[in-house]
Amino acid sequence: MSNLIRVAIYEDNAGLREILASIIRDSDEFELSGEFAHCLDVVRNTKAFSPDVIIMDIDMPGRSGIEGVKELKAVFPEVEVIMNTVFDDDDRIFNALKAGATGYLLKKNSLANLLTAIKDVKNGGAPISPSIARKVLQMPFATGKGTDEQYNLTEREIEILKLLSKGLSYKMVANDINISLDTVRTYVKRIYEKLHVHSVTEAVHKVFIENKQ
Amino acid sequence: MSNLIRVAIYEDNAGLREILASIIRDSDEFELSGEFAHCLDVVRNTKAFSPDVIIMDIDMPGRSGIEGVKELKAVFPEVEVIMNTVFDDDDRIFNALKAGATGYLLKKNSLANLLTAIKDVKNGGAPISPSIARKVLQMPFATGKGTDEQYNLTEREIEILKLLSKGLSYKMVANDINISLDTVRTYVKRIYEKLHVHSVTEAVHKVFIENKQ
DNA sequence: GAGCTTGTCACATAATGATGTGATATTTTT
DNA sequence: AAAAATATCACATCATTATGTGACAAGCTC
Repeated sequence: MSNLIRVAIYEDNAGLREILASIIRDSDEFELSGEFAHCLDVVRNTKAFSPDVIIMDIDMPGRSGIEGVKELKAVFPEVEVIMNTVFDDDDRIFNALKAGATGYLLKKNSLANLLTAIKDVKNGGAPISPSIARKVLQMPFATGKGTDEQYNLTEREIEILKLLSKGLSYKMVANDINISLDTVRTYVKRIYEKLHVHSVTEAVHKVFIENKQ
Repeated sequence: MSNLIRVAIYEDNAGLREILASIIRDSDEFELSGEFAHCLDVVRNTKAFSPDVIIMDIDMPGRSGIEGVKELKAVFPEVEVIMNTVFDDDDRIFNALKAGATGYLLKKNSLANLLTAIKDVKNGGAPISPSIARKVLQMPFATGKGTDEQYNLTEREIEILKLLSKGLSYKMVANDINISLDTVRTYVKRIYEKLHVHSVTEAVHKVFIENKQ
C-alpha cells in the first residue's frame, strides 16, 4: 500500500546522500521519492515525485538549500522541509526558518534522529537540534529583553510611552489614565530627556523597535 | 565520585514526582538533588542542594513554575531549567522561555526523553518538544513576516515610513531623500488612508510593532 | 533632614503634524 | 488606449507636539 510518508533528499555529497537514502529505504514507514545532488529543479522535482517531506542540505552547488526552500514553499507550502546541514550560524538558521523550513538538524546528530524527525514534522512538530534551538531562543527578538528596563524609565513613563506607541494622542492618554494633559506633557518631556530624543516616534523606536529588527 | 549531574525536581503531583525522581536515581549519570511539591522556596532550596539542572512543572500550588524560574534565574543564572508541563499554549511557552527556562518538554513525551534532555542542556542545547518548537517558530516575531508586504504600501511609502519610524521629522525625510516637504506630506497622507490611522506613531505601530510583541 | 526622584498639575509659545484641495508626469493594469 | 495607481509638487489652515519655566507633595537615599 502507499500511505507511506514520501521523503525526498537533497544532498550534494554522494556518500551521505546514499546513506540517508538507504535509511529511508530500509524503514517501513517511509518511502524514498527522489534523491538529488542539487536543488535547482526543486519545484519540478516536487511536481514529479510529490514528496511529503524533504530533507535539504544547505550548501549545494548552483543554489543554496535556503533559496531552494524559499522557491519550493512559494509553490508547495504544504510540503515539509527539514534542513540537514553542518552550519549552525545564526544567519543561516534564521534565514532557513524564515524561508519556510520546519526543522533544522545538524548533520552530526541527524542520522540517529532522522526518522524521528520526519515523523515529528508529519505530526505537526518542528524537529530542531537542541543546540540550534538554543540559538533560536537566544535571538534577540525571542528573548523579549533589550526592551523596557534598560533605559531606566519609570513604570509610569513606560506606561505612557506604550499608550503613545499605539497611536494615542496626548489627550487620549490623559483621558485613558485620568491625568491632566499637562501631566502627560511632563512625562513625555522627561522621557525625551532620558532617551535623548525629540519625538514620540523616536522614543518608540528606541525602546520598542531598535533591538527587534 | 561526584561529577554526576545534579538534578532537582519540582512537581506537585506526588506520583509523577516519584516516577521522575526514580528515573534520575536509577540513571548512572545523574543524581537527585532534591524533589519538591512547590517552588515557593526555590531559591533557598537551590542554595541548599545546588542542583545543576531543574525539572520544573508549571502548574503548582502557591506559585507557578514560571514565576519560580524568574526568581531563581535572578539569583542563579547558571542553573539550567527544563519546564515539564502539560501546557502548550503560546503564552505559557513564551513566558517560560522569557523567564529563563532553557528547555520545554511536554509531559506526554518527557519521560522517554528526560535523560537526553538533561544531557542536552548540560551540552549547551535547548531540548524542546517538537510541537513546542513549532509553536515558537510560528510566533510572529520569529517568522520575520507580518511586517512590510501585508499592507500593500508601495516601496516608496515604506521607505518614508521607515525613516519616520526612526524619528526623523518630515523635513529631515525630505532632505534625506531629496524630495519636497509637501511630497512627504502627500505620502504620509496616503499611508494614513491605506492603514486607516491618523499619526505617524500609529502607522509605525501597525506596520513595525503590532505583530512583534 | 537635606537632596533627589517621581507623579502630578499649569501656562505660554514656536515648531511640527494632520488634513483638504489641486495638479502633473510616469507606470502599471485592464 | 483608457483607467488606475504612483511619485512628485504647492498652498492653506487648524490641531497637536515640543519645549521652557515653574510648582508641590510623597517617597526614597544618604
